[in-house]
Amino acid sequence: MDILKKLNPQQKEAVTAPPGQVLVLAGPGSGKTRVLTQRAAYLIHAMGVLPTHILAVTFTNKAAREMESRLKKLLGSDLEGIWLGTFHATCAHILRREAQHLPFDSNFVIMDADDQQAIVKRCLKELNLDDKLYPPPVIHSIISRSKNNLIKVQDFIARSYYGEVALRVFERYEYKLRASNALDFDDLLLWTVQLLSENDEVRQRYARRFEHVLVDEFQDTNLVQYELLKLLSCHHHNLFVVGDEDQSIYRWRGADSRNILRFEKEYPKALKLLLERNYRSSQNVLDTAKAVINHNPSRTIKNLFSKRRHGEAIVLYESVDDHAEAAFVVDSILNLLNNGDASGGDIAVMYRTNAQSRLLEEAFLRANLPYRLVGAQRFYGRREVKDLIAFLRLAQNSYDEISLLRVINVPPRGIGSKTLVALHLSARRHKILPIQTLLDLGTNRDESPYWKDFNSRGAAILADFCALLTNWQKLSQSATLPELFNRILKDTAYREYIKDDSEIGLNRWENVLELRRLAYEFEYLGLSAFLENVALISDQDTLPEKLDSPTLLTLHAAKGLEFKVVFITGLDDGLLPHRRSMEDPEEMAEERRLFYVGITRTKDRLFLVRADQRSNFGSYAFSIPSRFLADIPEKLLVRQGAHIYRQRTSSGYGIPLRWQPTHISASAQKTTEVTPEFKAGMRVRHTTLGEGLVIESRILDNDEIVTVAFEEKGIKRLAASIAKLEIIS
DNA sequence: AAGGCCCTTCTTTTT
DNA sequence: GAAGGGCCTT
Repeated sequence: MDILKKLNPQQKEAVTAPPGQVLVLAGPGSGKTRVLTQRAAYLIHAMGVLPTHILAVTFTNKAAREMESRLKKLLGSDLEGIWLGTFHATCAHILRREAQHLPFDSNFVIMDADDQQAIVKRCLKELNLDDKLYPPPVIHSIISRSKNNLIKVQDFIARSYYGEVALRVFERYEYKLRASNALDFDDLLLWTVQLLSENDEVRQRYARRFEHVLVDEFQDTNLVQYELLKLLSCHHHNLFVVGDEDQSIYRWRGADSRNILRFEKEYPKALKLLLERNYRSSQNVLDTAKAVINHNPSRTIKNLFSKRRHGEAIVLYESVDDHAEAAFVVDSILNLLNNGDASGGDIAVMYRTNAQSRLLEEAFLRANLPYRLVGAQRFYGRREVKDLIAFLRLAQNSYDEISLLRVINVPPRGIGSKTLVALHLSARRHKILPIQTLLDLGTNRDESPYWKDFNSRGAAILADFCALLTNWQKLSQSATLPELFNRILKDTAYREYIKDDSEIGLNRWENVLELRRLAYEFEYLGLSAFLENVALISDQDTLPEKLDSPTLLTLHAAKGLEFKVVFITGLDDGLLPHRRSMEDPEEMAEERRLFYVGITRTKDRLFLVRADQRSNFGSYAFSIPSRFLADIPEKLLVRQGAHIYRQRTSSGYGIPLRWQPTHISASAQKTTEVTPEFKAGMRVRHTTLGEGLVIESRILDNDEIVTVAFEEKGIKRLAASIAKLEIIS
């Protein structure tokens, strides 16, 4: 096999490892995906393993797609039949096939994060619990954590009063899922594990089938996933996992990088291999990364090395505020592009929180520079998209209570809180589900025993809505997905509902059309495949492909990617590390790994950027440099921006002493000297930009910065001392 | 019943 | 500084 020739000795050893358990600890840029795909290719081509006997699991759809396309290149159609997908998709697949062994129907719906939250909220309400005292996200995380740790509701032990409350919600939550014929993300894994451990026949069938199980990003597995892998590989014992504990950044979601230790302990004969040669980064980048990560205790020390040159120094830019930070990023990118040092697609701008993208986007727009934004647009979170998905879900599964509640009055059809309360009361009185009441009203109209529980207007409207629903259900059996989709749009007059003349309405309608386009793509796969796809696809997966523009993304979303030029912004204490990680050393270590992941995405040039003040809450607040910056050896850095004169102290971890108090008072004094001349709402004239409306004005560094919406030229930010603005009114 | 307005409230990361 | 909730008016 000539493909093996391109591998280094460590990689080759991994790819051609003998059967059994194999643990590959792969540093960033060491060819992890390559090893995984070559391993699959090697098994198929050299070892004669049938593709149908291989299972490859990843965490993200992106990773699965990447692996699939690489394998296609290597194997072409010899790939047919391989099981390749995310943990969640693989489990959903198994559960649908084995639904006859389970307490739900094979056309179950999958509740996404929003739905899960909505269910918790609904449970709290029905239990008369105050959601201020018991915030839905907190309660949900208790439920989710429990499931991730293989603790089902009947095994949940409340250790406090709060736990008691959580348990009551948990019970109701589970009841609702069952009644709705629905599973949440965690259920997909948990039910699969339960099925495989309790049903010998099913377990044997899958375990025999999967001669080889390959796993990506093993450090991100949680206990349920670990158990799942164990069960699926329990016959052939060929479990090949690849991971890097230094890149474990999903602890908050239940990931437990100790699974690596667990693996070594449970399979003492497992082959353990290290991939330490980095093919991606310059030596300077690598040294920076190592300096940062070496502060984390209890990790397998890897000796990453590169045969590349030192390359350019790391730029550390400290700006006066977050606007200047964004401006620096955009200016630098323009320079890189103009000098031909990089093309747009080579560049990434990373940040800790999605909220940070806003200022960056504005700066890109002002510079007329196209960009692509990963995540955050939340296409599937849009109201109109969720509405239509809810209609479709109801067409497939009328027991989906959450979807029913969502759209029962969309577009407004006169079903308000009164009618809804009546519906729930009626259902409760007759000990049936609200949807059953509704269905009966729809079928029997005023013959229905429940009819008299409503005022006649309410009952008639409910029955009419139900008639629509039943119609769609019939259509979902007989018609194609696009036909059903169009019918729903027509029946609900959805277009008229959202499409006013505003830009927002137009935008909403475009989203609907986008979803419809997707429905056409699924014409032959059908409604349930469509719904599963939209539930399990993340917003991170919906990025515009192959546009040669800089990418804006969170550090989390950056994992697995690489770029020639990387900007990591917001390197301030409180942001990175995030303030919510300050208490817990484990969380602090994870913040550090996050920074490490960002650094190691870089091939050539790394820019670390921060700002002295940023708008945290709508108001401005001073910020101090990230404590992680103090760990980078000075010789690797070139300092730029406002504070090149600052003295570094050799103060250790966690004590940010580099702040110059004189600087605060100086700028604070200065700002009081200038009084704003412009106010929001004023009309102003500029010699070249024309007339416009003042949106905002504020004092910054002894000058007044005015934001003006010009009629011709759009929104600009101008310094009053330079721009010579004339006030018209 | 519905829509508008003002109030608060919090902001991490996502399959 | 946005989004959701509550209260008001129509």
